[in-house]
Amino acid sequence: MAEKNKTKIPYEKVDTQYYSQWYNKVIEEADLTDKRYPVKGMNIWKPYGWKLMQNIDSRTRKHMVNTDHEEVKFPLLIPEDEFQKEADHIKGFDDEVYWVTRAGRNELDIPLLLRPTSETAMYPVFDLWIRSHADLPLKIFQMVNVFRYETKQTRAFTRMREIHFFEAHTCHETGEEAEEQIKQDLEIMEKLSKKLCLPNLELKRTEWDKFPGAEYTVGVDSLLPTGRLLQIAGIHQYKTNFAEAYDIMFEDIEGEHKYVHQTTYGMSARLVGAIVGIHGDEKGVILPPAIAPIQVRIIPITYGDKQNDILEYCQKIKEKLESSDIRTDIDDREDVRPGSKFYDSERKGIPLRIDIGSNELEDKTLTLVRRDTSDKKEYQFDELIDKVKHEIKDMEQSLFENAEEFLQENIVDADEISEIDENKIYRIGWCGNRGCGEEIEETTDRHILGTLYDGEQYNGECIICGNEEAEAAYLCKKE
RNA sequence: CGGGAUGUAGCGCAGUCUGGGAGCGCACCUGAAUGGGGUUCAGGGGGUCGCAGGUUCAAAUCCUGCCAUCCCGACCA
Repeated sequence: MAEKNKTKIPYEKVDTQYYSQWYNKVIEEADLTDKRYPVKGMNIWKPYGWKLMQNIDSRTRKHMVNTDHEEVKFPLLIPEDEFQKEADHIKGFDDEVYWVTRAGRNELDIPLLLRPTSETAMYPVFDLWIRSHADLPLKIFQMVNVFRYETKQTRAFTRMREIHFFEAHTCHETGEEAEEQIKQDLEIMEKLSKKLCLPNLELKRTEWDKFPGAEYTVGVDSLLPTGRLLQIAGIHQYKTNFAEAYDIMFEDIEGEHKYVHQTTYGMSARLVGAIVGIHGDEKGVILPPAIAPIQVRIIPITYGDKQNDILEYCQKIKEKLESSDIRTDIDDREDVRPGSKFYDSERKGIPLRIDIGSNELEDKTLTLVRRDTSDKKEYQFDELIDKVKHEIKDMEQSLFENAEEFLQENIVDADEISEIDENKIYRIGWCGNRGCGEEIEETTDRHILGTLYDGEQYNGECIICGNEEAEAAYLCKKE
């Protein structure tokens, strides 16, 4: 028995150091990423991990296309002068851009930067694309890598210097239309969260925490087992801030020239980090069925004289599942014992496993095992599709609900600063003034993530100044 | 970007203090037996000791610089 080399790091929910060890171990064992690339904050997507990311992207893409967005791909490099047109935006990103200043041995006339996000790449072109109200709304998105030179403490998927990024950009005739767009983005986010099993809070960020250049920002935050919030999406209302800087105007129906109203919606590989962190256990990662590269793995238990019959039976099951669009594979490696295959399937987070040995072959049954609960059930072959579909649905729901419960359990009300001492989300009263806000952040060493986008009733008073007109603000450490 | 720790075979580590032979476990390869929860035995392959300088007759070991990883801050999606 090779006890000591097994994954035995328990799923520790509080200690960040332990969490970090566990996280790094399971993402490696699940074959999602290789972090040994010799540039800080830039990792390799391994085939299995990349399939997972692409499955997430496909879902996102589908939602975007269904809501009349079109996919584009802008260049990676942005000229310095275009980057510098919106003052707040530059201030927000200036310290973290990578510069390209040389080509071969020659200095470039105009330094180029690697996009940290694509506003400044796209908006000069929007000015060319948009002439009249007939060109609006303009709704596009792209999935690209962006670069941000920030934070010494990088982490796979959640804090990278090269980020796999989704960004949707829209232009509208009116502020109302732009507001509608934000509501639509949040609806998409909700649908996506269900499938990714990532319950979250949609919080309108504070003035000092909004996206650089935005009028306001809605952050979408999920709670990690460590009790820290991880932002998994950002939805921004730009109003005409960028339009004014980039001169993006249209002629309306009366012949008047007006600035467009803009929004953006961004997500990243953080979704993967959140899934790993929130759903993983002591055996490794657990992938939500909707996006798992392999949804069902069949494990033949072949020995003795029935090997071929068993393999044939497995193949039959695989074909039947695939005809119902269920992603399936067979672990038919020889010389690897079933026990190892079980562990392998678990480490990769494959939602469902089907064990087929001589018993199942004889009785025309199958043994179905769930990754999240380890429940093992025996079914008739005829029930295959129904049962697998049912378990997939049930697992999806149960992953989401468990995470939702964890999130809700960890939101606690605090009336006094002194009550704020655990790794939880605190709901506090806040008058909305920056002075009080900053005092809250400084004394508690936490961030105000904002107030619920949908709003909520709150009867308490500001935790600092006692003003009775306070709103409920959410306070937590950020990942 | 400030503080701390670490870097030796694919992974996990010993060896570094006190300079002289590069080792252990797992994984991998070959063979046989085994086979429903990480099989066993036998044999075998694999390392620029993170990188670059320096000290020395001699450097994994001592010194300097850099790179990367992990932790605590600051910053961010």
